[in-house]
Amino acid sequence: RSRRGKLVENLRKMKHIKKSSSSSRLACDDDRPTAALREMAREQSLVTQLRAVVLPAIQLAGGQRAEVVGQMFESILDCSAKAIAALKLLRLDHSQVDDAVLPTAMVDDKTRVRKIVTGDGEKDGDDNAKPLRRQRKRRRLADDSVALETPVPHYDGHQWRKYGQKIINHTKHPRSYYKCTYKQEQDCRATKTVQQQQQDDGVDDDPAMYAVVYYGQHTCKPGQTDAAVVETASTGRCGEGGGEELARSSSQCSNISVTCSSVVVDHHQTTTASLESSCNLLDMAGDLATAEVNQYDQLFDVASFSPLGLGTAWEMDMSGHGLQKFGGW
DNA sequence: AGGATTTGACCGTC
DNA sequence: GACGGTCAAATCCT
Repeated sequence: RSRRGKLVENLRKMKHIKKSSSSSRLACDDDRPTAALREMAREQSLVTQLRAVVLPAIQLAGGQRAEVVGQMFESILDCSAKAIAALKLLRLDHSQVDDAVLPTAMVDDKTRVRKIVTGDGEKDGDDNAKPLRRQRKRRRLADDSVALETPVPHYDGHQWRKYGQKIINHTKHPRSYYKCTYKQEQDCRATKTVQQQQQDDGVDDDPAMYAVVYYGQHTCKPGQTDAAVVETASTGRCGEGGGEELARSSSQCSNISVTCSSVVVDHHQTTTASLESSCNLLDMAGDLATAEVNQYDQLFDVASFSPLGLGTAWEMDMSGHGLQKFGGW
């Protein structure tokens, strides 16, 4: 049937992610530091995706384990970041780097002075001047940023708040700017940018990949952010780009996030219980992930999308019975 | 109503 | 002057 075909097609896309992410350009690349950087970026992407799978599950299990595991992931990523910084020093020709994968690294100026000008402050003697705003300094080149490529830019174990979006020259997709949700409460300086990668082969069916660049270290407590991630995921907020637009543009479609056995569905409140039963099965199948639910008359299609590229298609009726798996990759 | 996102303006760097 | 990172008012969403 056509709806099944559509769902299976989505799953194929996820399979493609897995394939493409495992391809290596190392063998045919003469610039070894650059090739090594690409591999390191890929490693960072995989670790980040693994964290997105593991942390929510451990968080629900309770105890101190989640915090320990979270710190271990942080340490692994920190090691990678340092290795990348060292490799960048080895690289002679900076222009050969694929900016889409390893964008120019920048960091906040350490000497940055946030000059907050109040109404009583400096006004340069011009009473008619527009209200003065904080001075902002552009980031300078530095090596403590971490760049990676991922199909799931939002499942990284931290909670972010978007504060801007910008069209970047010669790129198809805008760049989004995020800061840590706990910037105000805990003065966490971590920020990140997310930009959808350009599809260079002209194939629209390829899954969207995103270049994510992290700046600065989180100074907020990991346990608090991890808990927030689980909470965020369970509210059904979906990711950037296509998924988000899909959820807003179609009342027939709900985007849900699965964190172990908990799930909230935006548009089908009455069927939440039955969908929970399906999600339990998804967990048993090892597909802890985001899921997409489509309603067709008296049936639901549920497609789970694992951050690691695993996909499973399910079908169930309105009562939650007759759950059947009919596809997967 | 309150929090999150959008978007035009601002501003530092190149 | 172009570019891009950030701010903050307006708007959207729940």
